Amino acid sequence: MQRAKQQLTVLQALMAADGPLSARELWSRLSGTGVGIATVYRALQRGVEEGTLESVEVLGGGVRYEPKDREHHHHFLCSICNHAFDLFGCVEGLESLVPNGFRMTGHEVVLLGTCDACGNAA
Amino acid sequence: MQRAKQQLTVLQALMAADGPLSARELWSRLSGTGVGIATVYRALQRGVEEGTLESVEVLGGGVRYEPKDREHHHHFLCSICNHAFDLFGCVEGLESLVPNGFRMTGHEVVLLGTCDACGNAA
DNA sequence: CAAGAACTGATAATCGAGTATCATTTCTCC
DNA sequence: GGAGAAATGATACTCGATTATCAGTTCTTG
Repeated sequence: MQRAKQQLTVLQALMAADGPLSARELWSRLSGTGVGIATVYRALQRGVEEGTLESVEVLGGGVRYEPKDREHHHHFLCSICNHAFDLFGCVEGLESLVPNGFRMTGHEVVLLGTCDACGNAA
Repeated sequence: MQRAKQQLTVLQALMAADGPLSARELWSRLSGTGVGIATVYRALQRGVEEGTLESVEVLGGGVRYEPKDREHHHHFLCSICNHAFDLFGCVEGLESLVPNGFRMTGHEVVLLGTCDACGNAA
């Protein structure tokens, strides 16, 4: 296999995903390419340093990574395959939840349930 | 100090909190009582088994625990003190985010920012 | 008070995520 | 092609969270 281009392989796999991926998830999608787990971590770390990637925390899966140029969005976590899917749109009424004296600078929304594939397979 | 009632001490501290606590956070609130970290974990584990406690995942703090009898609510995570506060109320428009074929069974909302105390101290 | 069960705190052991290291391999630029 | 820099994969290592272990303590029931 060719080497020295593995980081590119890693990033392309992440760009092609339909949601944020953890280092392990990403690595498992690269089985067969010979890419080592260390290279996956290196590519992710560099991507974050260079500002092209962003680390996000969904639930139950630790830190995941996604391209930073995506619009504001949230995620759907499938309880069966444990994959996080990108969603589009946002919600209303967040401000009314903030207690007096608190200052909100951001928010995260995660929907839980079963994805299309897992729901049909069940 | 009296013993054999330490688990009760642990649970009372958790009930009195204004948000979910991790095992460490809970333990640190018990400094001075002589309760060991192992007893904290035991109390939490038992509470979950017995159905009085629930483990929740907020962000950036691993697993936290809270009484299970609380109303549906969400959390505010202070980026300075890293404490999670209970919120009251919920949001609108979640259903519209769900992709076709997906089934939503639950949701999590986390607001990020600074709490009253930290915002004033800054 | 006695005996056995349950509880406790300290700490060793385990586990997984992420990082550091190192010998090789590949690339770049001449 | 050659030299040095950068990248790579395997793996050892680190670090923190959680669990297991164990000797000593406390409780319960009579």
